[in-house]
Amino acid sequence: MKQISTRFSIAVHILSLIAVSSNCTGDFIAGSVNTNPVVIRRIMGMLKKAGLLDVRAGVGGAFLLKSPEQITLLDIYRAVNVTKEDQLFRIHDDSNVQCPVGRNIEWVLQSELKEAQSAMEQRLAQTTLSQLTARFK
Amino acid sequence: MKQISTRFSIAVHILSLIAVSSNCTGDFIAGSVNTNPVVIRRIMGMLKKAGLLDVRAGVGGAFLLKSPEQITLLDIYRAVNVTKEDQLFRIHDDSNVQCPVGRNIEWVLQSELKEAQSAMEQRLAQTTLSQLTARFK
DNA sequence: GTTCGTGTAACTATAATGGTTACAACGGTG
DNA sequence: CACCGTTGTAACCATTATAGTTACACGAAC
Repeated sequence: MKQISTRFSIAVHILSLIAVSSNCTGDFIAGSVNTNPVVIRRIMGMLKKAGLLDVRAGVGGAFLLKSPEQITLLDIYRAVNVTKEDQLFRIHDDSNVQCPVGRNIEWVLQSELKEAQSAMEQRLAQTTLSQLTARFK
Repeated sequence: MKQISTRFSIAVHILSLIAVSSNCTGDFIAGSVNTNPVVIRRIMGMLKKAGLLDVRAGVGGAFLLKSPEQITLLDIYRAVNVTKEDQLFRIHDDSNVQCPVGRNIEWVLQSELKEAQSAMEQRLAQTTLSQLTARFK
């Protein structure tokens, strides 16, 4: 990865729209995001699986399952599966155990990078959907 | 990106080896990392361009240009170019400006995600190479 | 039963990753 | 000077992720 997928930013966009006006259809959201409706439906499927929203079958239109105050950017980030196994950093895992560095690098980095990842995630957890929608006036 | 490239963790491995024993050759490092020497040379080229190490041409062997106390994980992270234009998060950038959400989402997310990225980077900046090598006993 | 919206499958083009072979250039050593 | 190990790149490849597209079955209201 050069960058974290736009699935995350689009997911925030989707939830913001629904928070502002309930019962948006996927096609309407696709118009605001300016992309293909299938892309929106796929992401909405992930948000649905994460328990953040639900969709009225047949008739269409989505609504939040939690209030915007209770949805954080971290919830959304986790929902759209932008990192593999929740590990932001990939660490090479076949080092030569004969070497003192090779023998220890993996777990040393594992613990160190977990801290950095956690710092980011905790910052995401501080921002709620309602804080964002307040800025869309 | 599903994950940040192993270039970063391999770069830390490389610099750790050089910090422990100066004048490592690329091939020796490749043996410790357990990968192809060209992969190592490519990453060493980036570290060289970033001013972290230099290599004795012809004879071979690398040495640090800064002391391990002065090299942070953030320096290494930046050196290996694992994110595009130093933006960890990619944000969809073609939203419909007719929509109040679409009109504002980009810069609102830009500023918010910059904070999260920064939180991670500042955590990386707190760890030095010397702190890591101390754990390779 | 028509119609609009949803949920998926399948396919595509593009890009990043990580490994590989090949080879020119460099600089001590014999 | 010739040799030889090392470095620096170029070129190529398989694999994976992304993001878009078409197609179509299904649901529910009208």
